[in-house]
Amino acid sequence: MTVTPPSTAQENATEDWLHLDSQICFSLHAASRAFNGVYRVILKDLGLTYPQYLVMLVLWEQGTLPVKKLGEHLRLDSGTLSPLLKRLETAGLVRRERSARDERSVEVRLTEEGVALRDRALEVPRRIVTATGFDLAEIGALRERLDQLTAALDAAAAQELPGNR
Amino acid sequence: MTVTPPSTAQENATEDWLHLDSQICFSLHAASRAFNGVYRVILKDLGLTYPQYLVMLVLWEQGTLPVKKLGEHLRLDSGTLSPLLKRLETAGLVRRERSARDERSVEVRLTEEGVALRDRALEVPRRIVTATGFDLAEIGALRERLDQLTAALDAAAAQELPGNR
DNA sequence: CACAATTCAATTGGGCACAACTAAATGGCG
DNA sequence: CGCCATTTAGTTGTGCCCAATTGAATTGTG
Repeated sequence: MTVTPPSTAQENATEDWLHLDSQICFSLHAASRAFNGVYRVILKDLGLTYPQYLVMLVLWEQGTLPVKKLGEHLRLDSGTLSPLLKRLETAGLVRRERSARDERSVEVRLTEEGVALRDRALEVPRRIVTATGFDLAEIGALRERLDQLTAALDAAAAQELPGNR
Repeated sequence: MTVTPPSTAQENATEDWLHLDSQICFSLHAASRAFNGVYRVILKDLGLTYPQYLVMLVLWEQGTLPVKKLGEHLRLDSGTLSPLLKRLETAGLVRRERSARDERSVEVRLTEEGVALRDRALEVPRRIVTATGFDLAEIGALRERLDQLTAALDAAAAQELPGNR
């Protein structure tokens, strides 16, 4: 295999951690992509990608929003949203208009077509939940767990970056 | 808000599902990117991205492998792996050589530098586990959950695609 | 042996994520 | 008022993910 120095108990513990780490990061990476894959299949009928669907969910729920607010809901910046929104506009689902009050801001508004798409999207969640094979309680518990994880990771990243150690 | 027909009990249930769905997909998407962010910070010292780190983990554990096998371990295809491996080769961490036995196959082998990098990578898992704020048992449980989810989602995607319904 | 089907890696093209930068508008402060 | 820091979108560049295609090598079958 690979070259390793003769092991002490301490070093073995480190190796074990490496194993466990590899499992959790593989698992999360794989789960994320598996989810993405199922959404891809189900959303193909609607002509949406997964991230585009997330944007539409926010707009269906919140109505017209500036790009900034949209980014806060989704934790995405303009580098991701600008081209994505341009594609949604080309598809005729949203319009983008400079705010009159603040010329820096761009309001994203659903078109009639965009609003209408919601009806066809209503069946998506049922199909997704079915695909997971989990019941609602299990999904809720997992969601809670993931949110905890995200909060902890965000906090850690914030700490790691400035001090870099 | 958005235009919706007057609600029946059935329709309200559908709306509730839409909500729940939005929560689970947001959560997973966010967790995946949060993890990515922490790895990005921690791996910067090693000059690796998160997917490159996953590739190195497999090579450290399995030794020399053809691209095909690497892809099976990581569930990635050549479209993703070919350019990624080219970058690892440019970085001097791996070599790619056509197999003598089967000229179609390309063997990916760690260089001495690639092997040596493992020592510096040993501290990564500890820092990641710390960043999650979870203990080992919790991480194990979550990993198991995510693997269940991935298996179910893969099965569902396989079913959805052929019949497309 | 010859030919068709399969396997494997690479490439192309579309889309997402993020860092770094630009440019315009706004707001605060001397 | 005039200037500067901040805010907001957009652009550019790098890397990843996947679908579809290409091309070479191999395998199976008549």
